[in-house]
Amino acid sequence: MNVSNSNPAFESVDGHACCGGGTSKLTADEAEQLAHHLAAVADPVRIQMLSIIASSSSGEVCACDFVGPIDKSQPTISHHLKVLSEAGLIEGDKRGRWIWYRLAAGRLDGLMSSLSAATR
Amino acid sequence: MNVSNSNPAFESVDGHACCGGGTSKLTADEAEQLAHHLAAVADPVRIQMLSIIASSSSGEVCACDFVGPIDKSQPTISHHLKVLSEAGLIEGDKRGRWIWYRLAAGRLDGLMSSLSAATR
DNA sequence: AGCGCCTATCGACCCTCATCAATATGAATG
DNA sequence: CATTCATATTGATGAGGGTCGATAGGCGCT
Repeated sequence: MNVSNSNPAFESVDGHACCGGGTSKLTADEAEQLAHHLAAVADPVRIQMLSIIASSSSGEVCACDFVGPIDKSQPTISHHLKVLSEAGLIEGDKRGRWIWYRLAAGRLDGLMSSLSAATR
Repeated sequence: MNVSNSNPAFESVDGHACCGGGTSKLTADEAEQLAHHLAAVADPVRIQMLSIIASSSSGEVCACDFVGPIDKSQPTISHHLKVLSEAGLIEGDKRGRWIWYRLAAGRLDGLMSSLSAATR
């Protein structure tokens, strides 16, 4: 057990050893924004979607290509594509009858950078 | 609109231009795991918690230090600390009456690495 | 022993969200 | 123009999770 190394800098005059200054580098609004974007990724179906797009040789994937590997109904697939799209993580091109999706360049990395900056 | 540049490599014999091979680098279970860990971070309160711990000079923060900056009740704070703890993102030391929390080294970076590996 | 403080657990409520069946939209094809 | 196919939207349902008040457990202090 590591009960040693208590920091004497936290000792206050009345002997109260904590509850001094808990300060975040994020406002509540910024935390909300970050959480909202992260929530777009924090779903097993949507992670699989990102992975499928990323592992495509052309970098693009037709919407119908998700229906096979992912065991969900077509409306559900469509719903998750919309969530990812509105979060700015993917972009879709309508070409004829089909819609081709690709990863939005740097969006995922930018999200991770924001998280990294907030916890450093 | 960019309706040009359609990839002829996707053209199949019967004229069907897609729905060929959507393959993920992740199994459904792996995606579930990743999503579960990401969900632990995808909450405004928990992001603020991580930020507060990270911005502490000693790297440790007493549990009661969250109650002030975060406008939530004590049971709610306790609940979120448990979620972060069970996700392995933070670790707590009970010292006397207080519990000191610190970031679990490399856990957040490891999570982002996993996400990065899945989408590359 | 008794009291006060910090933290965790319990129970309940409410709201968000993932899911699907049914239907609509929109584009190509005959 | 009717049909067929790909995708989106709608509406309903059920599960999960964030929130809080009340309460319990632990630890130090007198």
